[in-house]
Order: sequence, then C-alpha cells, then structure tokens
Amino acid sequence: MRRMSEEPRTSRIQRQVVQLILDRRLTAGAPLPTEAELMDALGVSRNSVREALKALQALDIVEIRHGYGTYVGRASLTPLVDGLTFRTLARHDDDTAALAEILQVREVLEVGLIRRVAATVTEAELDTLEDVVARMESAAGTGTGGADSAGPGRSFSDLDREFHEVLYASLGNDLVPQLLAAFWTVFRRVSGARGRPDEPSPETTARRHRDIVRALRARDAEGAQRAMAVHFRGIEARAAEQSRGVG
Amino acid sequence: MRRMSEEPRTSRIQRQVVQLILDRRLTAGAPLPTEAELMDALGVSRNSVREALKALQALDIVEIRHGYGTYVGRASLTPLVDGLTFRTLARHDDDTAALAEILQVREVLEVGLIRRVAATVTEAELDTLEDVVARMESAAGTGTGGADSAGPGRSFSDLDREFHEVLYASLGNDLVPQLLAAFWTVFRRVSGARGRPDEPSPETTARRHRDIVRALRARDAEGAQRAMAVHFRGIEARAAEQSRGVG
DNA sequence: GTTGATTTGTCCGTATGTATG
DNA sequence: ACATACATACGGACAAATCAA
Repeated sequence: MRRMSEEPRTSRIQRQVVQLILDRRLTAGAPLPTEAELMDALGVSRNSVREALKALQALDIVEIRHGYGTYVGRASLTPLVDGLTFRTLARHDDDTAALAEILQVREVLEVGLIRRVAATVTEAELDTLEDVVARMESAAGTGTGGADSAGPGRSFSDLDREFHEVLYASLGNDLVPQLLAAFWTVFRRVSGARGRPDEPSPETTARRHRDIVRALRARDAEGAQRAMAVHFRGIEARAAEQSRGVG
Repeated sequence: MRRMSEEPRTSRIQRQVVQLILDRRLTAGAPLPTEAELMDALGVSRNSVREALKALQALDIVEIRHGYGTYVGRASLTPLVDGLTFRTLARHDDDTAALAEILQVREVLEVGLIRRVAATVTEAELDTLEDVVARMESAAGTGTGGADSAGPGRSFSDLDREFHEVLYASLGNDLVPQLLAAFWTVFRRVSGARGRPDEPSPETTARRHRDIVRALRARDAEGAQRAMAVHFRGIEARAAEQSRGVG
C-alpha cells in the first residue's frame, strides 16, 4: 500500500506561492513573506522553499534581493528571451535557420501591426519617431555601429530598438512591444555572439525607417506596410548572405 | 578594499551548465552530469547545484527525472505560457484586457501567415485539415464542448487546437506553431479558470474553419486571409460581450 | 562609521523516495 | 526481493548583503 506519484514538494510550493500572490491581489513590487515565514506557513524546509522561489525567479514571477527580501516580479518576457537564445545557440550548426524563424515572426507581426498603427499613432508620437530617425542618420554618419561600441545607451542598435518600441506604443497593447523587444534581443545576442551582424548598413536602415515615418505621417496604411516589408526584405537578404558564408 | 558585487553562485552555475551543453553540443534528451558530478566539477555544494538546476528546469532548458538523472530539456515555450498566465491572472480585475492583447497578437500572426500558407500547403495537408473540420462538425452536433468534458483528448477544443497546428506546419517554421499553441493555451487556461469560455458556438467555429480550408483549397490567399479575419472577429466579439458582463 | 537585526546565500550531513537492473 | 544510482527533502550552521539605529 504505497501512495503513488504525490506531487513533488517544490512544485506544490511554487503553486502555493503563486496562489498567495493571486489571493492577496499583490502587484509587481509588493513584498512577499520571508523564507522563514514561508517555511512556517507551508510546513516545509528552507531548501524546498528556496528551490521553489528560484524556479519562480527564473520565470520573473518573483524577485529575490539578497539580504533584503522577496518581492512580486514583473512577469516580463525575460524567460522567453533566455529560452529562445538557448534554443538558437543549441542548434550549433545552423543557428541561422532558427534566427530566420524568429525574423519571420517579427516580420509578420510588424507588417501586420503597422497598418493599425497608421490609424492610432498621434502627431506627437510621429515627432518622436522623426527625432529618433534623425539621430539614427547622424549616428550612421559617424560610424557608431554595432553592439561592441562602448557608448552608454546611444548606439545605433539602441536607436533602432527605440524606434520600433515607440512605433507600437500607440496600440495600447503592452504585450506587443515586449514581444518584439524580446525577439529583437534574441536576434542581437545570437548575432553578436557568433561573428558579424546580420544587418544592413546603418545608412540603409535609417533610410528605411524614414520611409516608414513618411508613410505614417501621410496616414498611408498600405505605404507604411510596404515600407516595413521592404525593411525586412533587406534584413533577410543580409541574413541569407551570412548563412552562405559571404562576408 | 572590498571586492564589489561578485556574481552569485547560483547564477554562475546556471551559465556554466548552459555553456556545458553548448560546448559539448548536446541536444534535447542528452544526459547531463549528475548533481554529485556537477558539485565536484564546479566545486560547489549540492544546494547551489540544485537551485541552479531548478531555475533551468523552470525555463525547460534542463529536465530533471526523479531517481533517474538530469537531461537536456526541449526549451519549449512552457515558460512563456506560465508567465503569460500569471501575468493575466495577476491583473485581478480586468484580465479581459490582457486576454484581448494576447488575442490581437494571435490574430495578426494568423492573418498574416495564412497568406503564406496558401502558397506552401500541400494537398495532403489540406485533406488532413478537412478531416479535422469534419470531426469538429460532428463534435459540434453532440455538444462535446468545453475544457471540462472529461473526454480523453477528443474534445472540440482539442480539435480547434489541432486545426491551427496542422495549418501552420507547412511553413517549415517550428517557432510559429509553438508560439500560437502557447497563446492558445494561455487563453484556454485563463478563460476556463474564471467562468464561461470566450468562444463562439462550436457550430460557428466549425463553419469558419471550413471556409478557411475552402479558400486554401482554391489557393485563394486573399479569401483565406478574409476568412481567418472573420474567424477572429467572432472571437473578439464574444470576448467583448463577456467583459461587459453579458452572459 | 560602527553596530546590530533581518534576510537571503551557501555549505554540510543525513535520511528518504524513486527508477533501473 | 535485492542492490545500486540518483534525485528529494530535512535540519543546522555560518557567510554575505542590506537597512536602520
């Protein structure tokens, strides 16, 4: 008479902590019970509590600060970034195929969403976008390029990221910019970790972005969609060259 | 003269295990060193090893089998599902807003991708799709509906899931079906966890799906796109009703 | 600036449950 | 049924980080 397949302690504790957050209606940043309180409340050892919290930390559901306490996390898409990065790197030989998959998803999302942006974007946001493009153009001239440039937050790549982030802010859908940023981060990380970037020249990129803003300013949904598609064709072409070893 | 901000043990071990997988070119399912071997190789305690492995397990980068061993994980999108589910549930009051965000992403992806599917889908795949739709129609008649029906794997929802999975298999992009399945799972979980489903009637859903297959069979990309868009309008309309408390 | 209290980080030893042969 | 290898869990101890008096 043995009881079969009880749920493991750690998994159960994970669920209980999540449920505690939900029941108490805690939001990101709210303090959680200390490890000692949790072991007391749940009747388990500290190691079990810690392992459960570590797992939840990896999902960004809780945030642990050494010597201070445990808090509700932001539930960001960091786990997705980590997972996709690993997944891509683990393909050893043809990571370009994995990158192409991510790029296709990004493209479909951005090309599909830009149409809606044309309807929702405000004039003020368009001004911001134009400012970003202007900074891209001047950065393209000085050759302030890749990820390795030690410039604190003002590299060309950061401007590219900022452009796409501002672009989709007007949709009122918080998931979209986070998802795109996640894909973008994976792309940059993997590209940077194994040679030359897969991207077109900064001049070309800046020009494509200006085309997009121009179409949006004219409230030309189709034009914006075309401009975005062209932008991605350029990236894909470069990526294809890289995969053939043309450098 | 204190050394400032050394990297925590557990984080370092996580990186080292991932690096070990990458260096040895291990793929999913390959056995990893045992905990004892890892403590010896990395010169750390068992607790530190276990906490690191628990974190990697949460990301599905490693898979731990009790009493058997530790293995390379599949790096699935399970962490994304868990994160999005928590994020949605943690909005307490207006989880419908979070669901609408996920639904919009799904819609943009599927409507954008169906065009490419029309060009790549094979006749054999279309036969499979038609078979799934036929089963949906018969299931719609018997009223075998929601998630709660104890039927082992043959509920209407499973057929819906299978349809969309087969649909995007021909793209040769493994990420796409996994992403869509992840969103779908979050949607079902949250909907099921808080009342009535946000979906239209099974009859309507089956009909929409048949329209999609018909357009694909005719290699009508625009028609398929329209049919998919109509399908999502229906879902969104139901979701909007639910958020207004109309039952 | 030092001390003290609180909290998380790490380690050790031991016992138990689980899967394989 | 037994033995082996492995992960799971517990309790106690000390180190390190943070904050407040």
